[in-house]
Amino acid sequence: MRIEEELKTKGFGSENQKAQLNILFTAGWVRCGISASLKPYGVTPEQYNVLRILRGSHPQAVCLKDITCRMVDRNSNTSRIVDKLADKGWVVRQASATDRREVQIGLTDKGADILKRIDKQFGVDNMMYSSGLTSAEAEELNLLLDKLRNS
Amino acid sequence: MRIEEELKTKGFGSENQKAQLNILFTAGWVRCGISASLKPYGVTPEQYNVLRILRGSHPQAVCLKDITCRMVDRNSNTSRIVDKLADKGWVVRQASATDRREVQIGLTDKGADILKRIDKQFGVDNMMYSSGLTSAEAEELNLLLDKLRNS
DNA sequence: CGACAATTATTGTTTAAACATCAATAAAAA
DNA sequence: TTTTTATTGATGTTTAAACAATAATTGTCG
Repeated sequence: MRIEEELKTKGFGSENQKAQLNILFTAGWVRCGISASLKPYGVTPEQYNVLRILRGSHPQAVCLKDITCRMVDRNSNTSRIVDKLADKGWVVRQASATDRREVQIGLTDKGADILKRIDKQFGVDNMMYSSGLTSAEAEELNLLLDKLRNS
Repeated sequence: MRIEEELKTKGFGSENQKAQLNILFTAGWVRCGISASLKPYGVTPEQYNVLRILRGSHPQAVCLKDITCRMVDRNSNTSRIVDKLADKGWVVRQASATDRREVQIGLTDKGADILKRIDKQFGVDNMMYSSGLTSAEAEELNLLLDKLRNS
């Protein structure tokens, strides 16, 4: 369905305004799908985001502020998200050797496991990473979104 | 900044995965800007969405379920958002003549006023509805987002 | 060095989202 | 008609977001 059908509106002020609502609506749609996919694992999208960041530099631990600035949703309270992950034994906190203000967060084997299980389900033709777009179209979409933000 | 710089990541699994994160990230960016713009008026993005829907069919009132299905964020609890708007005197609830389950929501003069004041600030070259995209680019973006959802 | 500002992580608090449930009404079926 | 099912909106509860404040540490600069 096109965005005007989804929102049942007759017209937008401009293509740019339409695009803005379309981004918000599509993001909600994407997020809803991701959330549902992760639910069986007891993982929220933000938690998944943190786990993936940690895997990205595994076995090197990452300090909290670096996690925050790599997250998709920067408004997240990373401290409390890490709390949840630590409760489940997926990550560990460890003091930083160079700066005692910092807390390094490391992925545990158990954390790597849950990631592997999730990715196994969604690796190839999943709804989480594929879409109706060709690779070229996705690339074009990325260019447009990047340009939109740089204004 | 391109999305890979924003998220400080070296690579994505695919252009589609990158696009997915880009949509989520850009939506957060857009939403943050809208939220900040609305803050001086004491209006949240969801409240603004409802007010605009009501203006769209003003002076015809709209029942709650119709508001919900026209909202950008369908997970919103429309009942409580309308509560807030009614508290401020921007909308009124009235019983439906045809179906006693329904509650019709109508925009008040005061509600129309606040909308007019907001739009006055953001009407022409505001950050809320303009972007670095040309109209043609925004149109292309809309096509891609619509296509992405229809898969 | 020493005062002061900046950074980093955590914690509180208020508000809203997420999710389920409920009551009233309408529509459909028996 | 009577019973059942579906719809609509409101409410309760749990969880997370939003925003501010705090404590510990480090950096800066006179």
